[in-house]
Amino acid sequence: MPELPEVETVRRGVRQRVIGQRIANTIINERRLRAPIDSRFCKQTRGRRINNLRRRGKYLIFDLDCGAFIVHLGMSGVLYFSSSPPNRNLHEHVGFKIGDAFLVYKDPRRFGCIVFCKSDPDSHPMLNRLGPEPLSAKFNGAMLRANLRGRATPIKSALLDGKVVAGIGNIYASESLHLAKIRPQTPAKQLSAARAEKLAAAIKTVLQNAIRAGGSTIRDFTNASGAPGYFQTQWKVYAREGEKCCCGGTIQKIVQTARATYYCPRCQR
DNA sequence: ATGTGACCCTGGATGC
DNA sequence: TGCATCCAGGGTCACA
Repeated sequence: MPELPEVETVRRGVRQRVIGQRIANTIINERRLRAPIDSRFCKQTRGRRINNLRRRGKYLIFDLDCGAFIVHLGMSGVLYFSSSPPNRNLHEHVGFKIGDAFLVYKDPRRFGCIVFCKSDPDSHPMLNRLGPEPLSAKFNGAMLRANLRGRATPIKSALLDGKVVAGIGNIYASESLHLAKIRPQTPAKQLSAARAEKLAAAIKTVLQNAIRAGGSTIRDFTNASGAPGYFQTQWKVYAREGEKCCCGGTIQKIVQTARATYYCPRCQR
């Protein structure tokens, strides 16, 4: 499941094959996602032209010539092209017929969602409270620190809150804190201006490197062409409990708000 | 308002 | 081999 780099990898792979194309048909095998797909969704998307494919945090936004729809990949979602219609036995819940191929939405755990918006998807409740895009120019230490103000929760937990910064998930939260040499238990509001600046820069670096590697492939994440990502080979701490950190320390695993956190107690202070 | 845990669901890994 | 248990990239909700 995809965090920002995986969603961006999907977007880049799908984008050139959908922009300017029409959805000849929309096939739904399974409506029961995080929220059920609306019964009008086929009709709302059939025959529509895709004008743009954008990303906001972990959400993909398909702008149509009439309306738009938002796709979230949840924990296990993927979007890829297939020559065959979606197969319900493979958890391929939705297929968009585009040209001779099908853009298929597959999500075994069904934690994702697909929502049609008549107008302005950015004002949809799923998107309108999201914090800044971490790769945007305006995201910096000052903005991060402002969004952490008054929050006693550990910095790691705060980074998973999309209102603080959009698109950071469990892997990249641990990796960013490691690069910034910040201990994940640090109360968010205690981050100094200098450390907030360091963390904002680390977040950008980690996400950009992950996108460059095509994201991280844990189980079955692939890009739109079916190729895996390779960033998991660059993880410094995530899923490396007991291994040596590059500083010589030993990587530890702790649990914070029911999610695993990996860090090095020697270089992260 | 903020923080925490439960929950939604399936499949893969692990251990007995 | 078979079964039970645990764990997983996310987001929302109820409750303290």
